[in-house]
Amino acid sequence: MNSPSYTIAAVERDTGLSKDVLRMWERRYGFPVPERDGHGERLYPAAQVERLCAIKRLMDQGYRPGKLIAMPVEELSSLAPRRGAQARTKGATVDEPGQEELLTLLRQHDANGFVQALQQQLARQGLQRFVQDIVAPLTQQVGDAWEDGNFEVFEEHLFTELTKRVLRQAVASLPQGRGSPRVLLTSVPDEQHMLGLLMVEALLALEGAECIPLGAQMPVLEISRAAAAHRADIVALSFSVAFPARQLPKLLEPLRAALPADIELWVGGSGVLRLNPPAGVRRFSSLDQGVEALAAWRSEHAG
Amino acid sequence: MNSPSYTIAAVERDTGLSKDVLRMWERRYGFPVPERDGHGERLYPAAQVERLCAIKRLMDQGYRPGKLIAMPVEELSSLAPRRGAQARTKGATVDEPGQEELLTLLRQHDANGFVQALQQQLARQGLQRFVQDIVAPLTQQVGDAWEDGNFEVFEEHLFTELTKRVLRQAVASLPQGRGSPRVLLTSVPDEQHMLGLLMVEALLALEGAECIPLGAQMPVLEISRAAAAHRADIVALSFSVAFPARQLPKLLEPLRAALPADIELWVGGSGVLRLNPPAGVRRFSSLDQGVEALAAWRSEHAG
DNA sequence: ATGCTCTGTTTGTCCTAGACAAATTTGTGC
DNA sequence: GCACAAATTTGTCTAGGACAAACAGAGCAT
Repeated sequence: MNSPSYTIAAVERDTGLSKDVLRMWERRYGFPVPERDGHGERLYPAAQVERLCAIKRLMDQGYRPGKLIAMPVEELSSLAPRRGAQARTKGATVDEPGQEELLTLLRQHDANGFVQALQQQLARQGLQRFVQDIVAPLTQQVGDAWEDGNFEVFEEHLFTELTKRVLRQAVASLPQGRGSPRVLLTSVPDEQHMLGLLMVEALLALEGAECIPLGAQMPVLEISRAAAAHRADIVALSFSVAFPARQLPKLLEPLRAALPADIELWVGGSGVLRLNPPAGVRRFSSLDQGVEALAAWRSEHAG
Repeated sequence: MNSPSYTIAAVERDTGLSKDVLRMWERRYGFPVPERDGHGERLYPAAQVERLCAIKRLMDQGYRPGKLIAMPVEELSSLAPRRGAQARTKGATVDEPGQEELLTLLRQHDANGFVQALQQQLARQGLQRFVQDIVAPLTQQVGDAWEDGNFEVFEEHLFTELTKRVLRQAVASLPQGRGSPRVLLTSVPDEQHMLGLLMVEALLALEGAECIPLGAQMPVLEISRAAAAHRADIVALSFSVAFPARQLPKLLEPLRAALPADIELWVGGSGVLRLNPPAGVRRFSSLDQGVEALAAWRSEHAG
């Protein structure tokens, strides 16, 4: 029962730290220091992988690696919130009544209870308010809790999966006609979060737009081909906080150039909040703006 | 209107070829030969990226890079099937009546029509036969068509997204009680395909098992924690053909070791067909086997 | 005190170039 | 025609160096 070892590829897969970063840290900070196999290749003991996971999680909360690696083991006690402690308390004030109950169900791993509670809220409030007043803040809170280390990875996954189901079900029950405009919804590679996309789809479909959901992770070159094939009027992309902000302009400019000028390009999600959008790209910082923009598009193209 | 350039990171993102491979090819085969920016960093012209995409697609069909890179431009004409031309004709013989219609709707990008046709089949056949006779072969055919270059990436994405919706909706409509056994369904990082997982879930849920869907891409270390938290009896993982087969044993062994011995570990999907499963890991090569294994589990744990 | 710019440090990504092993193809003997 | 050995192809790993973008803190202005 000796503890298993991980190759550098396995560590990259499990921690999300790139091979380059793992080698760099070893060179620069002296951690991790993996063993070597017969061919000089790194073999990371499980203990070091666990510590790397802990470090990564704290980094995602805003700590810097230099500090974390220097710390002995009482990092675990510094699980405290860091980035956005103020935003969190602000968020707590606009708490909906059902919010706390839903979070509690998640923490108890009660999948059935959570889905039922969600569906109850949906039935009570209607889709639009459900999305704006329940799902959006809940997603925010789960994200915050995860950043604070108050949520396990698998709890967040369960939340995402179950919420996606309820939303998709609600969208599917809407009358699906040949609406206008035709909105193509997707995300770029490296961006797998779909909840925001689904929320937008729900709101736009409610307003009678025809949504073409392509799922996540569409290669950039494919997006323009898809837009042409589906005769889309608008291409809508979603970016989560996790998306590397520096890559955004370099990604959006070629895409904008590849799309015909008469197809609008909309981007939204918490990943674009700080973005200065390139010419011809419309940035949304809230769900409401999407609905407004839809109305504006219609009056513009009324002819 | 000069054509945009891509950094090596962007090319990796869009083509799926790793930075290491891109540099290696340049060194070894003399293609691609990107320009350099002021700091000596690679800048790939759009034309080279397009060609790389074409090469990658043919590689996924079984061609080898050395040949493809040598070819001038008439690679495009060699779009023909290669790997599994025999499997394809074999598959075509067991064609269901609705199959061809569904594929046609996809090729016409008729999202609404496709969903309606799917739901019609579901209503007509019932969930079990719908999964086994419609969704499973259709997935196979779409995969084959994609390998042959007869499907665009975005057409495959649309298929996946719409089919997931119909399946999830069907699963959601099943009575959700406290069933037994409790089955935790997920996939490992680098494995994002969820359709297989959903098919299994549909079949198991039909039989009254309690499924805990955690979505895709769960870090290996988290899977065992999730299994404990949800008091799972069985952990079921899905692997698509695209998953690198060599990494499988190295991935499954630590996971098996980390899981308590009384929790079974089931793996399935076309990615494990050639796998010799490690001790304590059960491999499934068809959907039926899953249902059988469920019955076997129950009689074993009848006490 | 709050907001700004400027500078120094931190940190990730990119670079070159060599080595080797796993997978595949090819060649050989039966 | 089939099994096994040899040669090829191909991807991933290793090493250390370089540099720019992001961040933190100092100094100055409001």
